[in-house]
Amino acid sequence: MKIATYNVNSINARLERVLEWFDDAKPDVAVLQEIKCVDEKFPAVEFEDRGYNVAVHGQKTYNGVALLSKYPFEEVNKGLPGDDTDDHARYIEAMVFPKGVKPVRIAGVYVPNGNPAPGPKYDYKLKWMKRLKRRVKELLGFEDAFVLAGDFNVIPQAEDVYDPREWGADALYLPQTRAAFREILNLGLTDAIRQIHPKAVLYTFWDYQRGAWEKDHGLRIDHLLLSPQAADRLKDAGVDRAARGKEKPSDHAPVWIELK
DNA sequence: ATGGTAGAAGGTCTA
Repeated sequence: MKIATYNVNSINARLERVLEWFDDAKPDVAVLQEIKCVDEKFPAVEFEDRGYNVAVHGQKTYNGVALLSKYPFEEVNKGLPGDDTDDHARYIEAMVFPKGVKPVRIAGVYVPNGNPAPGPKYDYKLKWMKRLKRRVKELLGFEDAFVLAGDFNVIPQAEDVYDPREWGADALYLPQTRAAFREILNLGLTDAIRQIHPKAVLYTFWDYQRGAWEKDHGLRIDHLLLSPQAADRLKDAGVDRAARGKEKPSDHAPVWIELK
């Protein structure tokens, strides 16, 4: 089964591009970030017509995540637990039941950007990542195949950015940010892209500004992290870089894995 | 040091 993550930067502004990618890549399950609309404005019919079940955790103007699956799912949770005052729509989770193989739990995340750092937005990012760690710990306790996928707004290593010197003070690359990401990984998750492509330069985001795409000034910030039970089933992983080169693209490319 | 682009809004804010 194929599982993908795609930060679409507005599902309605991007609908044609996104549907084109779905028709081409045919993911069984996908999590989307930055849909930038409330639930009622999500174009569910277009996905239902293609055989997807749809769960949306939307928000006006900012953020917003969705989970689409050709297989039935249950136990949908919207919103990251651990802070009742946090009203950002950045987390969605469900248990997916594929035909013929064991179920897979999928969580879709849109981790706060955190810039400018230091400051309140950076504090929010670090707190949010701590809460995510707690949730992941709980989910790993169930010992099922679990995929944590999304836009983490974290550049894990120097090789994941075109020029680490230019990103030294950025919230996506600060040592504290990478440490928080490592803490989550070190609970026992596997970075799928690095498992399949240990050395490759594989960016997933190119800024709209400063000709970043043309110069290949990219970052690897969209990730699929696997529980041991999911990692055992990993067959392949990749980035659909071509999506970023089309007309009116998202600034992110889709990232996908293939599981047994 | 600044501003460059994009999207939702119809204010600037976020990225």
